[in-house]
Amino acid sequence: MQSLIHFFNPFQILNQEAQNQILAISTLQEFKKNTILQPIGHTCQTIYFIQKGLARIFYYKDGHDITEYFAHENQIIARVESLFSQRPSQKGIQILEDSEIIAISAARLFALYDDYPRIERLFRKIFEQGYVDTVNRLESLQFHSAEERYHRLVQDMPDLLQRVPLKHIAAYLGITQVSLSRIRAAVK
Amino acid sequence: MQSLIHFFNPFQILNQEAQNQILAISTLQEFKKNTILQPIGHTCQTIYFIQKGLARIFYYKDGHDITEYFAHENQIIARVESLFSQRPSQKGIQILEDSEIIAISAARLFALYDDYPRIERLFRKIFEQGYVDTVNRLESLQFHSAEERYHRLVQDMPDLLQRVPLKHIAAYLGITQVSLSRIRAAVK
DNA sequence: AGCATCCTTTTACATTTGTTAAATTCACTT
DNA sequence: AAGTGAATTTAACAAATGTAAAAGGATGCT
Repeated sequence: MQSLIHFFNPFQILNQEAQNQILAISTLQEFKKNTILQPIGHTCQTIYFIQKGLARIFYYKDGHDITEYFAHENQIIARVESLFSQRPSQKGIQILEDSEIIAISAARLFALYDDYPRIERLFRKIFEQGYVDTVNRLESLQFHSAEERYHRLVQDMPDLLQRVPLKHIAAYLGITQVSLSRIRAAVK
Repeated sequence: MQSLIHFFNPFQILNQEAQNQILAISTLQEFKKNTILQPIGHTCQTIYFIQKGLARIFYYKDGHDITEYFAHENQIIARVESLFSQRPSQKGIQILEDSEIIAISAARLFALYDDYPRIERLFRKIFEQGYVDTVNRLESLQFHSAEERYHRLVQDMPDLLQRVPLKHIAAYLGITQVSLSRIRAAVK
């Protein structure tokens, strides 16, 4: 699970003991495509790190399947609104490709915070980065056109287009599949 | 500046010494309506707590003035994408009413984190809450109609309508002023 | 009070996006 | 290879939102 430590390093260097403590509450698991990693309605008790593969956070709005977030290799995925409040989430996590995932127990992680301030700091910084990414995404949805958002996504995550059904991409961009098709047709 | 301590309590109780340390790096200031508290292009070095009054985070997109965020009494306001990265922000903060504001030095606060883990924890929790609020707002922009977003805003911050020009409300909702006018006319 | 400025609404028209349904393409299984 | 179902595109029309300009209202200043 060295990939996880590599992911940590730019945020916060941990000594060996702190590293071991985190590894002790983490397990590497494999999941098949389309597995529901966390169902809608459950409270988030696990933070996931994607070593290999792809996953998404999704929910239902008026019967439509909405993708709120994609995460790929070397990214964290968690439903923060449930993780931080420990209340049930209206969102779920689905695996989109056969994946290798490191699962970190949230309860045991939070318990480590008292004895290992560096671990608390590490995750503070990780989630600060997530916060910043979300603010930037908010700005994108607030004042970029659907076409701008699409082109920006192509730049930021070019491989996503090959790996994910377009219906999920459309929902992520906040538009319909038909609208996305039109945007793609206009470019050719 | 007791209002600040009251704001902290639900997140994390601090002992007297930690409270004093924060108060020592905080100053209460008054600002007139329309003051630019932090200009566009500057790096965030201060976290603001609004004791009384109203402020917004704004930026310019294609010459249009966009409001990204409103904050009123007993709320924190800061451009987190600059605060956490210490890079210049393309956003500014403007005072919208004559206000009393407690300014907390970010550099001195971060310096306190090493000696006072409870202070680090306090602000970790404060910003986790901000993160959650932003995720919820993202969801709102991604899949609620402009009309739904307007009605939700009226519910969540009813006094905002009386206190802020509608042009700022419209920009905050991600629509034009004309479009907001239409939505308001339809309800009557 | 009068003037100037800003804010808000309204109108007319253009553009974008949504909706529904059908047609086409693609992937997978047998 | 054929068949099934999912994914994607296309078409036609409806609805929502944007743009630009004009008209009213409100507010503040002198």
